[in-house]
Amino acid sequence: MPEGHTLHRLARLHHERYAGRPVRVLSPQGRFAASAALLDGAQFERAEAHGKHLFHVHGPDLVVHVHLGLYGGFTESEVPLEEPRGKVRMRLIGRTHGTDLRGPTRCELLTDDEVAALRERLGPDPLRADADPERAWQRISRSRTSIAALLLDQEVLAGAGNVYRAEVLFRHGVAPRTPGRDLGRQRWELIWADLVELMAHGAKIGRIDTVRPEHDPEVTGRAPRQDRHGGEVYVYRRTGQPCLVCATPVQFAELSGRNLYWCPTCQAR
DNA sequence: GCCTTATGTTCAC
DNA sequence: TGAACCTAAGGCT
Repeated sequence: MPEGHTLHRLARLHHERYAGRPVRVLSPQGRFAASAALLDGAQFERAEAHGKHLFHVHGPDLVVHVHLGLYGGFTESEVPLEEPRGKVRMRLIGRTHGTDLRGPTRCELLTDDEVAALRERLGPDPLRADADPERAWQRISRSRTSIAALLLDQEVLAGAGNVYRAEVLFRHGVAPRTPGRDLGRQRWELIWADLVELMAHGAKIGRIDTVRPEHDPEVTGRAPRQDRHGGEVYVYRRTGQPCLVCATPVQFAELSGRNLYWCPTCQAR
């Protein structure tokens, strides 16, 4: 679940639930207990996301930074809440709803300076209005590293994960191992614009859908399919299955420890 | 029920 | 490059 669109969706939800009112902050598991005690009962000012990082601003130098990692997650329910199930790192309780956080890679209290330093290291986020895609292009256009690896580098581009990487490269017919410096500025601008649109759509509907209407299996007559991540995709996790456009079997390889999927025919460039 | 896997990152070697 | 982090779902028996 946790690519950038998920975190932006959570930021919106948490903002709607808690912003502008006092909130209870607990750590039933204990690992966040000391920080939770400092926040408990104070105002929740706002929530925002940058890439895959989520920030709960409770006040000056009182910012909870959450990174879900591979399998962290939030669950929500209405008050009154039941006893925590499993290891709940952080529990927020507002007027109408409560939110539990389990299994995050990071859940920590940061000062404003620490947040600024962290965000300084992140590349532009397609889901943020203040993003500057030129900054990413400066890195990409000077790099011999593959565009596939660069798209996952959060210092180059913040928020894209393995699904968006595979899908956006497919949609633009780009071979994953193309060096960044060979991508071309125009193609980069198209990829960025596409990420802005795809990820905004993902944040809105809560899943990753990347297949254009004309390639929808329902329309083309191919058997309908849905990956277990819940959306409709061209190549992600479709190893060996026919490409939705040209029927070539989808290829798989491991690249820097991450799973990579592509169509060797559609992505020959 | 047990095993594998995962949309991620950091750290040790 | 590999392990660790530590959760849930899916596939298998």
